[in-house]
Amino acid sequence: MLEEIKKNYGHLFEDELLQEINDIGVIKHVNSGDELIRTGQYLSAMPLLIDGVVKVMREDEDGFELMLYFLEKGETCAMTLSCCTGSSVSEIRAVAETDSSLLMIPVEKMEEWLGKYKSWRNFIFDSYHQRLMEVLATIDSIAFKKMDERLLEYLKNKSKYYNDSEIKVTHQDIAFDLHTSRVVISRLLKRLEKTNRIKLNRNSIKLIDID
Amino acid sequence: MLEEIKKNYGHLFEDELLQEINDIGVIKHVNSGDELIRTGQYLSAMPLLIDGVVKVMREDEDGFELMLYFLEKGETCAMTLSCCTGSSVSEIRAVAETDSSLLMIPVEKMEEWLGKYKSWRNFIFDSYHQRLMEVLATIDSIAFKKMDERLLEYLKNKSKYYNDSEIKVTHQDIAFDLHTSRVVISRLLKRLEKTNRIKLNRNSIKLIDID
DNA sequence: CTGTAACAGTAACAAAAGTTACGGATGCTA
DNA sequence: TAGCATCCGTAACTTTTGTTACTGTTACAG
Repeated sequence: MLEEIKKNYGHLFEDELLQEINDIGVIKHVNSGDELIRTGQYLSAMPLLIDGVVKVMREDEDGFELMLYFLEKGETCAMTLSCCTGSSVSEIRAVAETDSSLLMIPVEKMEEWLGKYKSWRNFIFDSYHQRLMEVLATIDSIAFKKMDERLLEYLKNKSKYYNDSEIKVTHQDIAFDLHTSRVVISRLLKRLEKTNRIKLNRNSIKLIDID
Repeated sequence: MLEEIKKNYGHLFEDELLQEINDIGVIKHVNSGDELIRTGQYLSAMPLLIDGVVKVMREDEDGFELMLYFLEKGETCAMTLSCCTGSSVSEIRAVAETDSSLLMIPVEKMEEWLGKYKSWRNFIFDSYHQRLMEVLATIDSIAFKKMDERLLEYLKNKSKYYNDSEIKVTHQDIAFDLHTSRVVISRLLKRLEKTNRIKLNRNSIKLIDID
């Protein structure tokens, strides 16, 4: 039994299922920046995140992007799942935000386990629930909030996932994730610095007084 | 066996499940405008839509709204489901768009059937998938499109669900659904009329040349 | 028939966000 | 160390969206 499986999923699944996961899952290591899922791609396996952070994005026809949410260890991507079961193509793009380890589970097994293990069913439904909530939070952001609030939220979120008040990111990166322009982000960041909420440095932003 | 159940769900479920639905489900008739689900409400039953159209919305703290999607007969609300299973409160608001009939299924049964019937499981997963796709479409709208495009999309969608190129709606109604102001909608509608895409009348909009 | 409320058109202005352009700072490498 | 690419700050401007205010029209109730 792989130690990582037990550590991240041991409290969720019964031993028999853990054993199946261990026997069938294939570990995949990826580097920061690697593309895990392309928009439009057919998927034959769903990834369980063992370690690292994965960024999930929505793309429009022109290749413009909007970040939806991050995934952490112990989580899986409901989108993938949704596409797997429907045997349709992926509606999202996923990129490794940090070096990460994934456990790949073939679709057939994933479906088989839905009938066989209640704990698996609960896990999958929980995942759906969580992702739906994240997507709704994204909607709240873009529908009800202005760019300055969205930016603050983004910084807080990033800081949380990296567990560091110093965020290593360029203004252009943020602009891509929030689907706006670099100039707008620079402008708003400067305003935040002037009110002493953050400290700006080349390639990094230090959160000072965020809530 | 209720005729409506067989008509809308007969092709999806095996006879045994249909019988259970018939025995356990409670029919509920609601009028246009009735609130079916409040944001923050605890839910103990999930609704299967038998007839009519239901509008699903997202609310922010200040009571501002954004329309997410419509539900039709044969569909159910994944959000409700998500909240039921997680035993958390509703994150959305649902209002009857037209007079509608619902079949209410208690949560316990819904969960029991997940293990018992593959067709039910598939139905629930399909629902999730569909709602997720709708929510993503909403994100596309507000993230990548300008208000004039969103408005057109809204009109097309409404026309589709009512199966009528004449839409009975006030500018203020549209403004609420798209979370903007009446003046903005009036302005854009006027522009659409000037380019002969639509014809405006008091309380109604006739689609002329959409796509 | 009249008063009232809801609805729609429009102007004028304000705020937010997007765009273009340029210049300086930084750091890498040839 | 000279050249080059990336990053960031900022100004000036445009476009889009939001806001306020006022008007005329329509429908309906009394």
